[in-house]
Amino acid sequence: MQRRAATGLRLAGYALNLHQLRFVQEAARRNLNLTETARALHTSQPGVSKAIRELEQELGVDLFVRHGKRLTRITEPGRQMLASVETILREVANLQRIGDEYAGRDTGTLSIATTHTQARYFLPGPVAELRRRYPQVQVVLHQGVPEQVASMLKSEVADIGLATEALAAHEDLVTLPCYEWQHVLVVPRTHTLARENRPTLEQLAAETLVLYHPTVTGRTRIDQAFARARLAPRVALEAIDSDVIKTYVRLGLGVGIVAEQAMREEAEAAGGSDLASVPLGHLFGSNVTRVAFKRGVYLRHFVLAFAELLAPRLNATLLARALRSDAASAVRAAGVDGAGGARADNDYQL
Amino acid sequence: MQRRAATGLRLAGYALNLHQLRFVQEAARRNLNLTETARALHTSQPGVSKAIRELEQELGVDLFVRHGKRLTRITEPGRQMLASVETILREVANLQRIGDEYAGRDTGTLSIATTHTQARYFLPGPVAELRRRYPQVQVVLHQGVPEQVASMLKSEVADIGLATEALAAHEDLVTLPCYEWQHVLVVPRTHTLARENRPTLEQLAAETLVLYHPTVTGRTRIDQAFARARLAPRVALEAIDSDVIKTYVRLGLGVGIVAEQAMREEAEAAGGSDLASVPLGHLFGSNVTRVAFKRGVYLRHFVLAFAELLAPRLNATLLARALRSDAASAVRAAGVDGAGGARADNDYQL
DNA sequence: TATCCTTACGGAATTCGTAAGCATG
DNA sequence: CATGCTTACGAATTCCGTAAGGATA
Repeated sequence: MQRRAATGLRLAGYALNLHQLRFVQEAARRNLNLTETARALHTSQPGVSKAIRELEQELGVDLFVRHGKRLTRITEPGRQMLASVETILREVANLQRIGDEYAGRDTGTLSIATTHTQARYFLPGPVAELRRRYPQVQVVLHQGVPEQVASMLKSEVADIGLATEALAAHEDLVTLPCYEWQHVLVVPRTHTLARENRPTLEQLAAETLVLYHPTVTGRTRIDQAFARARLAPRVALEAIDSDVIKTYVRLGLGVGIVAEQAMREEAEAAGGSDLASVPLGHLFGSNVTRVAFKRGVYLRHFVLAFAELLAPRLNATLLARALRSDAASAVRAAGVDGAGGARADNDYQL
Repeated sequence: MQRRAATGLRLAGYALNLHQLRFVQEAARRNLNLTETARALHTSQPGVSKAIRELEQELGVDLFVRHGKRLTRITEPGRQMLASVETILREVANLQRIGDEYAGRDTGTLSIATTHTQARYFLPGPVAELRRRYPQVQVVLHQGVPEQVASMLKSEVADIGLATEALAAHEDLVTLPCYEWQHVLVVPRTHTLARENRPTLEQLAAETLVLYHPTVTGRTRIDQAFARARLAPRVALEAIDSDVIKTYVRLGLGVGIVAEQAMREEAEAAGGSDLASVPLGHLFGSNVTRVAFKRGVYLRHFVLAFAELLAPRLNATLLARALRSDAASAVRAAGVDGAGGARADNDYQL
């Protein structure tokens, strides 16, 4: 910095560098623990500490409040600056993505974050088709509960997310409807309910049920429906995935309720299956599975192509329109007009 | 780069640095002339050249097309990347602004870009009031035609712009209505038209006119009105500013047409003035002067305060809402869906 | 006492300017 | 041949790791 001052350079405040910003971002994400931050970024802890202090000096304000030698919280300017930092680093990542897009035409990695049901029943077709069209693209599947899907999108671990819940609640994600489904009852083919067209909640409550675990998409709607009818069904077992539920239904533990996608295999099985399914949309309503992206990230063409495979309506033009706006200024604006007021539309209807 | 590769660092592609981006941006703005770019940024030309090449290597694609040793045009990836670069540098500037905002409370510079009429007749009040409230804030006034106002906003030379035309046509500016005005006829008090309430185009065409120069706001509307009526008035003189027009009207060169703001002094003069003015809104319609900001820039509180002085309706909450969205992704999106399609709303009605 | 941030220090790599080389119009 | 980009080179400076210091819970 000595020399620059001497030669009179220092292009309008660019003693700033991207490493400093990366450190600040990571520190914010990791509860202001610089040791952990340094480990995560494969660098030395003193380096992180120094870089942040220099950045603060450069900007003229502290980003973090320090209690002695410990960082305790983010200052108000720090909070506002973090929004800019997120934008900067996101756009830097976009530069790389655009570079990759034009450099190695059809090579790269498609990283998908999704829930079990989607991964098991919905995605196999689209993924296979993508692999056929873009043999050079490596597909990585990250499985988790909807909140994890959201957070993988936010940290740019995943390019595209697919889930039925939680996604629309995030400011910095853009979500679009993908397909609609309902729950179905799963019973052994010989069960009396197998011939029932529109079973009632009372009929179901008379059985022992095999349900999804409460963390799984749609379980809450089932609970609510029973609660509204003042029914308290017996639950034999709660499972994370549909295959487990089906297995226990086969064993006679009770009747199951799963997403309809999970029964499509049985429905299409040549010669029929040992399990029958009965739609339950009239009891539990219908669900919409949504595709989500992080707002502002550049989508390579194979990501767009994949979205279109998920739902033909999700073409490049529509996505471009949906992804247009930016959340960084919204976050800053929230401070100006009193916290809650600024809420950008992040759910696009078709 | 050797060493980083050796120690295994290179935090996920951040060999990138902000100087490279600044160089690229400036080169794009200066017709790909690196010599000029280097001069503008107070650095050496070989440095710029090298930095850009390194950036291209880093990103894996060329940003510029070279004919031998000369840069001729921007490549498609280059065009898309420039949008990201603009965003990055804008947010870096915002970091500085936020720092200034919190560091030196009420000090700083308010840079206003505007046209003559605004600077001369409308701004003196608000500027004086701002100086009274924020004595530490230095006010800089940049005068130009509307297109220059727009370009000063874009290059962040000015924080706020004020003009009656051209601003709304720019993607990356946000404009809001400030006040409405009409043209007025200026005649010596003794002139017969001084007692006319609603002069007609024919009456005006019978006189010799003293008008604004065609580059000045509103002149086109006057020409169009006469053209529609198939009248070709005689024009004695075309001037850039209202004071000149008034002067020549006093000299008896003809009758003048100016913006109503320019006659307010005369209307309020104690003991009357030697000039009379007659509203011409019924002939030339009304005009709306607009305030504009560059989309996405952080506005310091005294900028917001100044906007509110220009029009009380332009309060911080409204501005925060208007400034929320971002154009960078829109520019990129334009490529995806075929150039013209993506047009973000940049004019906000109250 | 264990965790965690800051300061100190030194070697290595990068940065950036000057000077020379060479292609275009 | 004038303009303008690139390559070459070397000295100053920044960078970044290790090691030691000091504060908190």
